[in-house]
Amino acid sequence: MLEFILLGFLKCGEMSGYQMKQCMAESTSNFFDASFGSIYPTLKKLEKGKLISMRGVVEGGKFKKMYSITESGAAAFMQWLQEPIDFSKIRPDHLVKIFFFSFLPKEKAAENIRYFQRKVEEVLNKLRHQEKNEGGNADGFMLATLRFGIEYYSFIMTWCDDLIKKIKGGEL
Amino acid sequence: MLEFILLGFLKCGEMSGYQMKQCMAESTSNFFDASFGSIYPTLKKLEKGKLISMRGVVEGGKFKKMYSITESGAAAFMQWLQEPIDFSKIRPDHLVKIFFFSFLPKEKAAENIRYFQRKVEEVLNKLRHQEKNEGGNADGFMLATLRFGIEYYSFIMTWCDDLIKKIKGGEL
DNA sequence: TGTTCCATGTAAACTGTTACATGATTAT
DNA sequence: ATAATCATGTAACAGTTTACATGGAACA
Repeated sequence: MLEFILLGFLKCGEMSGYQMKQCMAESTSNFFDASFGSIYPTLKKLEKGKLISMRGVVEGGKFKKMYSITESGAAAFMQWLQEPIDFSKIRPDHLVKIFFFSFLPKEKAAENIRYFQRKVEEVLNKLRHQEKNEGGNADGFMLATLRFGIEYYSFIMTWCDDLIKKIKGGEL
Repeated sequence: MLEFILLGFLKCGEMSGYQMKQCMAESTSNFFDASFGSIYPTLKKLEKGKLISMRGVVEGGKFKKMYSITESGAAAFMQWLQEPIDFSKIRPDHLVKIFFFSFLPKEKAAENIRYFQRKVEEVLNKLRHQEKNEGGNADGFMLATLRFGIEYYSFIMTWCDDLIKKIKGGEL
């Protein structure tokens, strides 16, 4: 996941590892964050795999490693981006791909969000069924966490609806 | 985290590792799940630490390890439960503690949920500020993920409000 | 007789954080 | 002077999943 976020950042231009960390703090940190302890090794791995390239720069006496995305790196990123959005019950992982969806054709973006919605709806229906068939095993707090799930997934559904509307309406 | 969930399950009575996995699938799996590969080693660790005790049982030709919570295990669980609910931006970790909040005095439960709300509000305000001071660096999809965060945290706030109302109203 | 469920366990791999180490520049 | 920020990196640890291995019971 981290590797693709770093590739995505580099799609906007040359950047150092330090800058990527700052970039994440300002944008993706609500749903995905990483420490230097994972960023730097990941950059080395990406460089070894020729998905990014590095040039050393001295700027204001400070040494920097400026990274750029290569052609195969861009291809790998786009391949990842256009694949179905996977749904996680315990993390808003879907936001990672959607964050970069301006790189995707509108049609494909809308299509993938719709397909994602189907997965969410499946889980939502299971939870609703669970709420109905609750035979008194769960206490009030347990039921409240179940309600949390139902309302959270419902929120995701409407958020996706709005997003698709905006895409179709040419707002995005 | 997993160790406390297992302790929490055992507060309701004797159970095998396999049963705990099933229990999780039916209750906490929306916000926390674990595989056998982490459940069994964790149970061994808890047994070694004398927080749980085991007795071997043969039932219908099948061998089972039935675990019970010890006094020090119950104490450790209650200590963990009454501590402030920690807030994670990337996972609904708060639900884990709240799931077991019927073990806490009503006053304490409400107090901890309120304190949790203050943390959520802090992050919410930061996001709102971020949305205001958005200088055009972000495109429509990036802004949509920001909005997701704002609306998600707002939802958590109202969910907590409802929960506190129910506690005060004697519904829980 | 094969498949599914019950039941436990381990090893390898993956992903990530924390804490440390280095060293320069800039602001107080 | 000294603290903060810029900038990179590594080692130890923690938590977890996946894949495998074992074996009995129930069912079709």
